[in-house]
Amino acid sequence: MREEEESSSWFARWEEQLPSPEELMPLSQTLITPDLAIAFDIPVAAAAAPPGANQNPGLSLHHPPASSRPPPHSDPESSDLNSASAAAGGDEPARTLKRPRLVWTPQLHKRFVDAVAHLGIKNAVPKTIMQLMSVDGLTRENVASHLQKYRLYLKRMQGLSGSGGGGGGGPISAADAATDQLFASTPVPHHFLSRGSVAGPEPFLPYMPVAALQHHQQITAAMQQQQYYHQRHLGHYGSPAGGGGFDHAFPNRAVPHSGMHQMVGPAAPPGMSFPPTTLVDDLEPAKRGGNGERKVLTLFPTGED
DNA sequence: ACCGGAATAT
DNA sequence: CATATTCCGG
Repeated sequence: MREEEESSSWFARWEEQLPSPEELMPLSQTLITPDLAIAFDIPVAAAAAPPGANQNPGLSLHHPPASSRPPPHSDPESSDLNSASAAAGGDEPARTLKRPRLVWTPQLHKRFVDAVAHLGIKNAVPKTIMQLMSVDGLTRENVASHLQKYRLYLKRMQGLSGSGGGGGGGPISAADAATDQLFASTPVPHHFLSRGSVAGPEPFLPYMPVAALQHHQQITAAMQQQQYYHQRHLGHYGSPAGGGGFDHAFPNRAVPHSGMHQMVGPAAPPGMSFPPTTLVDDLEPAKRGGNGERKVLTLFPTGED
């Protein structure tokens, strides 16, 4: 039989149609474990994937210099220590490495809110949310912490809703105001407030796993002591309509020169493209002088995002 | 074991 | 000073 011949050709063709590594890149990006990347200090968002590629920096991790776990009591493994430098050795640090500070970006928070909305306040437990978010690197603690804040925010909002007179006695801490702007970026899906209504079958799109690491520039010690970024709460926040409109100010150091000859994909064919992933918004703490306006990249929920 | 809240560190 | 991480309690 000539089956052999046929097989041969078929086989050869198959080989010719080998997909380019770049094509799989966007999808396999999640294969990289965040811990590993962090441990190795690999600029995944800078070197591994070119800016042209669709990154999904929905997750930002702050990279502190070191030291963040001063054991109050004696260390069991006291032994000799200081193996901090051991990490650089090349052993398997992905096991006892401390995770960098996680920065909740509006996008990430958005995903968080979406998950909560889909699950319902009742089932909105850290674990479930975390699993639903599918954000690689996100831990239950992270979500729990944020969830807690989110709840307080909702409660706070509900509490002062309708009470116009107020004024005095409003124990609104500055912290609340700050968190407000963060949560304010995300339009509450449904009335989380109000009664506990079980979230109906919301069309929850399958979130594609996101594992992005973005290390922010090292912060100066002085900055730490003073204030990270975040100007004092503005006396009054105006509507975005006034002047601004859209501001695409992206002071990011990304966007290398045009010397990039590595565009992703074979020209992105129309019709079928990878998830917008977008969220390319880098939550860069743009230092605004006294008059700054919070970015308003929160378009309307066109039903997806 | 997990969630929920408060305390601490950065 | 604000935020995220961490610890404790139910």
